[in-house]
Amino acid sequence: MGSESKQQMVKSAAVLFRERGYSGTGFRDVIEHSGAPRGSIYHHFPGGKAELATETVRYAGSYIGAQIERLAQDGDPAAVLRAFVGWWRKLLEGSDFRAGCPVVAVAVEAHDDDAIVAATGEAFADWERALASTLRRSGATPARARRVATLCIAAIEGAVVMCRAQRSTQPLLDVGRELEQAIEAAQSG
Amino acid sequence: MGSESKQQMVKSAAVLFRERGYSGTGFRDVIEHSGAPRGSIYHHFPGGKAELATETVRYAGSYIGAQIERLAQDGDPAAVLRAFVGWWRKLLEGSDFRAGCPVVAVAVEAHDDDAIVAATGEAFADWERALASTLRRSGATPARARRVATLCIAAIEGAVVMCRAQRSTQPLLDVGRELEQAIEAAQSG
DNA sequence: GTCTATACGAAGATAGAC
DNA sequence: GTCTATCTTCGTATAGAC
Repeated sequence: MGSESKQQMVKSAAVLFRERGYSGTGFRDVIEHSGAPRGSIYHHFPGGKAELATETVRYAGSYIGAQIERLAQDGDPAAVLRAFVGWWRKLLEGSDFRAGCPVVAVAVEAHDDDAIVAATGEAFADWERALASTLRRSGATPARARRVATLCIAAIEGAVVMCRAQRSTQPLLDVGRELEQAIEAAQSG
Repeated sequence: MGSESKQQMVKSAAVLFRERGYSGTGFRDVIEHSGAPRGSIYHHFPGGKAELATETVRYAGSYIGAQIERLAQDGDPAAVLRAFVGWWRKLLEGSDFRAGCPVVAVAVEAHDDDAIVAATGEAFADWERALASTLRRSGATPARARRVATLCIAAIEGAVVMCRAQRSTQPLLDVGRELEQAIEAAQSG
């Protein structure tokens, strides 16, 4: 991997992106937050801010994907869902509803950079795959497993945005409850 | 209400926000896109960019809310859902996956302005109320109607983000299909 | 790998004329 | 209501020394 300060910059960018978004976060902020040296920005990221964003999305994407896979190892889909919802709930409450998903933050702003867009798309696809495999293992047909996995990711991401807007975890909890029903239906039907 | 050019600035801001986000859109862009005169910015929006954002969210929120209510007048919840999904699909395809939801765009970036956050929260609440009322009318219990309405809004908004990221309408279509099942279940159970 | 210095444009915002 | 001019800060990015 890269050096220490490069990795630290990526981690800081993820934290800042999820609160202020991509355009709302400058190199200045990333340097201050990470404690990395100013002069090393374009040494580590010759492609500038777009490269930092791409790497940040990849980092956050595989980090969250790893959470899902870890949860999926010792639990049925409903348990994975509950744990995943709990993870987001903790982030929302712990940040006083200031932090959301860094991948979503970048995805809604990246309209003109193909590499960034591709990275966000792959992150979502990763999470979906991980969730779909647990659904298949518990009896859902492959096609249904994929659709319900997409529903879960989409609904939770959407709920996180709504929670920040309404400064409440209610949307996330409501969505989690209804998604459990959908998971149950997919297993038997 | 307000003058002609003010209204035009708000409309342009909505179009630009949904592609580039809040921080990614400058007054410069809004002026150019709307054709409004430069000198009238702070006449119409004494509160500056934050005030423009708040009014833009309110405008987009009530515009989309009106779409839902209009659809709800002559259809059951499933028909409303299908039409709503079709509306987003058209926007995504028509913009080559560059445009998303302006309310979401602002919601993920507004971390420090209470008025903006409140406006995004009210927009989501409006949409949810409109959808929940159709669910109640078709047999769902009030509590379930509210939860399923939240699920629909959250899942569709999340799916729109995923569609942009993957440059495909598949997530939206998959989510729409599964949401129909959830609506059906809420009507009978 | 990291530094300083700096270029250059764009950002939001204000003042005062018309 | 709209104009121009201007202020200040900040943005990304580069050059060249160490």
